[in-house]
Formats: sequence, structure tokens, C-alpha cells
Amino acid sequence: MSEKLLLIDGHSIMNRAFFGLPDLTNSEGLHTNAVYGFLNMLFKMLDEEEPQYLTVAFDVHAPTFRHKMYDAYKGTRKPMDPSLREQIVLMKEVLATMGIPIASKEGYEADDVIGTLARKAEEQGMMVTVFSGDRDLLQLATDHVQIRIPKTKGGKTTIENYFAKDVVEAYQLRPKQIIDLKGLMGDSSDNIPGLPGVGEKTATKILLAYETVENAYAHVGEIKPKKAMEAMRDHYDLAELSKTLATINTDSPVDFDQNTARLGNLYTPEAYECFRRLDFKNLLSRFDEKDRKRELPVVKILEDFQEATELLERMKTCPAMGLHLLEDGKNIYGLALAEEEVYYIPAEGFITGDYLAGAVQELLKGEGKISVFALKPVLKWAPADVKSSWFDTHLAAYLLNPLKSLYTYDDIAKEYSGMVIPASEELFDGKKQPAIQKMSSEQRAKVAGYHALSAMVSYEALEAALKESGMEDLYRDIEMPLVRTISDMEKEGVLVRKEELQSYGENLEGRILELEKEIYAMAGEEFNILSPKQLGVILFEKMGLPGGKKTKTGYSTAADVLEKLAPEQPVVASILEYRQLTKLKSTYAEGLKAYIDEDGRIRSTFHQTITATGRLSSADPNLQNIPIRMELGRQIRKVFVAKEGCVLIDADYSQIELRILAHMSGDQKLISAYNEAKDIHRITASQVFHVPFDEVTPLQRRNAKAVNFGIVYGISSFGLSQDLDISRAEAQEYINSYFETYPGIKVFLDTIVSDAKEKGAVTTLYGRKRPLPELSSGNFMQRQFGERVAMNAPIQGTAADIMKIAMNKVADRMRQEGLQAKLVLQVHDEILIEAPLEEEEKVREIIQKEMVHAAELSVPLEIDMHSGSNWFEAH
DNA sequence: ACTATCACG
DNA sequence: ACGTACGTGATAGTC
Repeated sequence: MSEKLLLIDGHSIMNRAFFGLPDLTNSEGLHTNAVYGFLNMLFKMLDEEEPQYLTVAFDVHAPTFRHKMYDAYKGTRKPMDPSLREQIVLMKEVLATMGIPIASKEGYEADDVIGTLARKAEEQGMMVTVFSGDRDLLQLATDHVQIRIPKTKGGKTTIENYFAKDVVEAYQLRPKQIIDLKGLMGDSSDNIPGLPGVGEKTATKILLAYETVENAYAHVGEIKPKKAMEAMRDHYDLAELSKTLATINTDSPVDFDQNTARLGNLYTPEAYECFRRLDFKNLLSRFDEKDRKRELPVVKILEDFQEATELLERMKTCPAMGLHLLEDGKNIYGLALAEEEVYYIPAEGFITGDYLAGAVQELLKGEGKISVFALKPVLKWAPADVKSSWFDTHLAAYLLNPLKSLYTYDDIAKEYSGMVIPASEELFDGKKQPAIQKMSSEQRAKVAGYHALSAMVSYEALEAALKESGMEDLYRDIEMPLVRTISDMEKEGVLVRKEELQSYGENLEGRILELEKEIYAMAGEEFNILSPKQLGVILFEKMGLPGGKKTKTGYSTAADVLEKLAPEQPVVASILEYRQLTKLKSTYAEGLKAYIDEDGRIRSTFHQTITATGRLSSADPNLQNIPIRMELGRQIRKVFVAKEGCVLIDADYSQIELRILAHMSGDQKLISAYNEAKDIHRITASQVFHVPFDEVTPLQRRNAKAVNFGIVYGISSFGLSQDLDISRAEAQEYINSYFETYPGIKVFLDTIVSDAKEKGAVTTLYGRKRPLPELSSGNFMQRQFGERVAMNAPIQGTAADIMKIAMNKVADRMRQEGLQAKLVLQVHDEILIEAPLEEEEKVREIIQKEMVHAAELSVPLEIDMHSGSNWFEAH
């Protein structure tokens, strides 16, 4: 095996970190995000590449005056952000403490230094990995030189890897032709002009035909797209210049010296002190030889009763442990505990599931730190008040990055401790995890043991990261206690009248068959009405309706489209009703029936780690989308009932998001509006359209309401125009006059967006963060989307925070005051409680007080509250 | 596995 | 010139 050199493009990687991470500062107020990001990526590369040699290249001067020729010619070069400039100085100091060599050369760019070192190392028979964010460097790729480029997509960073063959695969061009490519298409981020009107597609086509810029010019008359031909003919000097600018000099006066570059011990006392001073707490664990080098422990299976009980006894006083209960909601199959070693106790023989549940309950009483991958299932078996010595790694990882679709024990361990633990797929041969009953005992031990191990090794770094990003209080005071609240709520479930649900479905069936016949008759043939494809053919081809294409695959048959297209067509009305009824039947009547437990209750799962904004989500079944807007659908709510002797109490916040907007923006006019009037949409209409409050027309109120919603969603004239079915210009006028009326809102939204661009994330009142990778996208649409998300997420997220606080308070008080009443559902701004009749009054007082005072804003929080024997009545 | 549609806040 | 309102989950159809 040949030795390997890792070459890092210092500026490029720091630049990415600087713009990609929130603005971190240490206790002295020093900005550290770029340094921190660089170090994280450096360590990741070292772990993956395991090189013997390492060098970081920098330009001599910051900012780099690369491409002087062109800068002089164009006179545009943004000066470097002073904070980044300072961090580059700091970075070099940090690297020095770790003994990592820095390469740079007066008069040459870092690219040239990297190119030269890569070539020389390759000539010495080494493998080379170049790590940079700059695609220019692809020209350096060979069979032995790999270029690795980090790429952020959907919030997570992946790395693209290019040997020469990979460049060919991705670009259809040899690495050297990347220079020609830039020569033709330019590179705005590098101030390379390129030819006007020539983009990647055209440039590639030209190079596939002519190999090089020079040869293409020699055949300039033959160049295919006429525009490109003219550009080449008239601006060849630009192409030549661009090519020169894009060329990396692999013959600059630097030498690769094995002795200097050899990788020694990075974890020096000086580096430790330096990391500590910079508050890089979660990087400090790398200095601990034991943690860093620690190999994957074997999971010890304790089948012997004596051994198992001894372990459980000993663990009661363990200062810190990872714990994982292997269960599926019905049975407990085993318990894993991790400290120095990892143990698994199967529920077999004398050790029953109940015994293990009792053991967990005892362990939870201990003083030591207990870290779990997911607390909720543990609390279902062992209910208890959440203690501050407990830690849920899954929940913490979600707060730190709520955009991931999945949080797995192996990912968390890798990211927050560096330990590589086999993923679940590895244990099950690439397949998804089977039911626990179907696992072998070794598999059970590993699944449980690895979860416990991951929790054990990850919690310190997670805790430090939460603190660093200002989410410690959110985690401790809101999210962790909420685990208990949700656990209890899920366990309780909501009572459903199965027979009534059944007959509701049967009633629908009759009308559905009727509609089906009608539609077939009008269409002149039988077809599948629910197939957009078949329906499209019938409506737009056979029946000749004015069909506008809309979706990727064909005609859109969405309800709003059909309504606009043919409001008078009876077949359209029938189709829409058919859709509505089949939806009610399949999703609600039949769908829900399948979830009714033995005791007549439905137990949904409320996920705490799904949404980007901090809301809960409900699944299996989803009880947060039970119909209400249409009368027929709304009837379904009558089957959700209170049990004998109880009543359902429903309470929902009144316009909580708009109130939060009023508070966060501080707009005096909106704040006073809330302190004065009951009907906010009416008062908005009155102020925006300049009419007396009592003379607001229903249409004006409707429009004002739509604008209010739009503001919360991250207003756009297009969206508003779609919603109100008006022209974009009209929508824009509404928006303009709204902002004139409430100037504070405009300032607030503008500030949020510019803040978000600077920090790469937005924050709720309670510190919850929503990263915004979309804002740095090269795609205009994506950026536009990012701006709307930036406006919406703090508002929606703060509402979610407040509701979570309220739920905790309500549940706590009901429990503490010895009431039987229980939370049974949450629907974002609404909670549903089942209470014994004799507790109704007391519970209503609790709900009123705790929901309204969950937060003290500059406008009052108000709720609507109703009781009834079923959900229909109570809402 | 993906798309289109539609239920909710 | 682009083509969008923000956040979810379930179902049926299609590939």
C-alpha cells in the first residue's frame, strides 16, 4: 500500500465553514465558526483517509488577490469579511499547536501550491487527496490524485470524490479540459468571465467536438450554436484570458518534504489548551486517548440470573451509563446497559419483561447520568418525572439539526463521538430491521447494546453542542419534560365509537356508487376515476375540456385546477364529490377503524423529532388531520367521544401565530390592534383598506385574512394571488398597503431574512434553530424558498414552543393536583382533554390559566374552549 | 419507490 | 425567464 498525502485548501474550506455555520463566539467574544468548521472537517477527513502526510495550503495574503489581471480589468473584488480574515490568522495558530505544516508561497496562489505539491508527491509514488470546495481543482485529478469536494444538500454535507475517471464520468471531460471548460463558461465565484452567453452545456458540447479552446477557435466557423460561434469569434481574447486565469500552475517553487509533512501527534497539550480556550468542548474528547482509540466493544449477553441481578445492582450507583430497553410497545425483550463495557440482559427464564421494567424504574431513581437513545418508550414502561440527569440523544440530535429525515444510533455516535458502530442495516444484511420476534438473540443483543453504547458515548458532545448553540434551556425545560407529557398522552389514546364509524363509512358507500354511475354515464365509459392519468384522458382529450398541462407527468386534475377550468361542468362537480367521499371512506372511516384497540381507543404516535419547525407530528394514525372544514367530513368528529362519566374539553389558541408576529416584530399598530379589537382580520381590513371598522365588507375582511396568513407563510405576491384568485399585481398592491399600514412588520421580516443569510439559520423566541441551507443555494427558486422559510419558521416554531410549554404545564398540574383528567390529543394550536365530569370546572380553570400564561407576550394570548361528549361538540 | 391528491393547522 | 405560498401524513395509482 502506498502512502497517502492529504492536502487541504485552507481558504476554501474556511470560507465554506464561515458561511455555512452560525456565528460562534468563545467566552472572550472571539469569532470561531470558520475555525471550528475547518477543524471538524479536518478531523473527518483524517478519520476517513488515514493519511501519513498532511499539509494545509493558504494564500500568502488575505484577501487573495488572485486573478489580478482580471480584477484590474473589471475592478470587482469584494474585500474579505474582517471576521473571516481574523479567523484565518487564528487558524494558522491553531494548526501550529497541532504541528500541522502550512504551505504558501509569495506570488503564488494556494491552488498553485496544492497543484505543485500534489504533482511532486504523486511522482514520489504517493496517493494524494486534495480537499477543497473549489471545482477549479478538478483539473488536478489523476489516477493517484483524488479531489474531494464537500457539498451541502438538504442540510447535510456530503463529499463528492473525483479521480480522473470520475471527472470524465461527471463532466464528459478529462481533468485538463476543466481548464478549457472554465475558459468558455467562466466562473462567477472566481471572477472568471468566460464567453458571454456560453454556459456549461454549450461549453461541454464545444469541447467534446474540439477538445481545447485553441482548437475550437481554429474551427470557429463550424461551431454549432450560432450564438457561441459569434461569442468565440468576437471575444476570443476573453476565452484566452479565462483559460489563463483558470490554469493552476503545477510548477511553482515549492517542495514536498516528507519530513515536514509527516503526520505526528496532533493532540498536543498546546492544542488542548488552545481548543479549551476557544470553547471547542466537543472536540476535546479527541484528546482522550481512550475515547479516541476506543474500539467497538463486544456486547456481553448475561443469561445467568445471578450475573444479571449483580449487574443491575452495581449499575444503580454507576455515575454515567447508556441504557436501552428493547421493546415493541407490547413486550419487553431485553435491556442493554453501557458503561466501560456493554451488557445485554434478555428477558428469558427468571428474568421477565416486567422484571426488567422494574429494574429500569430502579435505575432511573439513581443519581447517575442516564443517557438513552429515545426516552419515550422507556417512560411508557416506567413512568416518572423527567430528571435533569437524563439525556435523550435522539432528541438532542434533532434539536441540533431538525432537517434530517432519520436519526440513527450509528450516525449520532459517529457525529458526536467519532465512534464507528455498525448500523442497523449491517446487522440485518442490508434489509430493514425486522420485528424483534424475528431477530436472533445475537441480533437483539447488538441492536439493544449498540443503542445503549451510542447513547453513552454521544451525550457529552451533544450536551456541549446544545449549550454552544443556545438550546440548552429549550432542551431541558421544554423538550425533555414534553417526552413525559407525550408518553402519557399516547398511552391514554382517545375513545372512538367503532359501530358509528362503521355506519358512517357505509353511508358514504351508497353515495359513492351513485356518483360512480353518474360519472361513467357522463363520460360515456367506465374508467378509474381516482387515476389522475385516466381522468386526464377522459376530461381533457375525450370530453375536450380546456386542459392546461401542469404536472411533470401530465395534466393536473387537482381540485383547485378543475374548479377554475370548468366550474359549470356537472361532471367536474361529481368527480370532486367522488374524490371527497372516497377520501373520507378510505382514509378516515376504514383507515381509522383498523387502529382501534381492544379497549376501543386509538393510540396515535406523536413524533417529537420530525418537523423542521418544532411542531409535533402525528402518525399511525394521523389524528392531526381529522376533517373539519367540510360539514360532511366534520361529522366524523362525532365518533371521537369521552368515556362514560367523562367529558371532552377542547381548547385552541386564537390566532397564535399572528400574535407572535405582533410580539416579535414589535409593530405598535398591530400590537394595539390586538389590545383593542376582537376581530383581527376585520381591523386589519379596516386599516389596510382605509375604511371605518363597521363598514368593512365581507370581501375586504376575507382579503385581509388571506394577507394575514400570507404574512405568516412568508408573503409572496404569487402565493397570495393564487389563494385569492386575483392578479399578481393586485396581490402586490395588497401587500404594499399592508406593509404601509404595519411598517414594523416589514422591517421585522426584512431583518429576519438578512439575519438568516448571515447566520445560515433562524431562531424562535425560545432558541430553537432552523438551519437554512436553501439560502445559500445557487438556484434562485431555492433561495426564494429559503427566504419564505426564514420568515415562517420563527413564527410557526415559536407557536410550537408555546404550545409545548402549555401542554407540560397543563399535564403537570392535572397530575400534581391528583386529577384523573388526561391530555388525549394535540393538533398544533389545539389540545383535547378527557376529564371526569366532576373535574370539568377545575380542569377548565387549569387549561385557561396555563395556556394563556404559557408565554407573556406584548399581546395577550387567548383561547377558545368548549366541552362536549364528543369532539364535534367540543370544538 | 415515487407522484398526485387531499385531509389538517 | 424562472414558477412558489409555511408545516405535516395517508391513500391510491403508477412505474
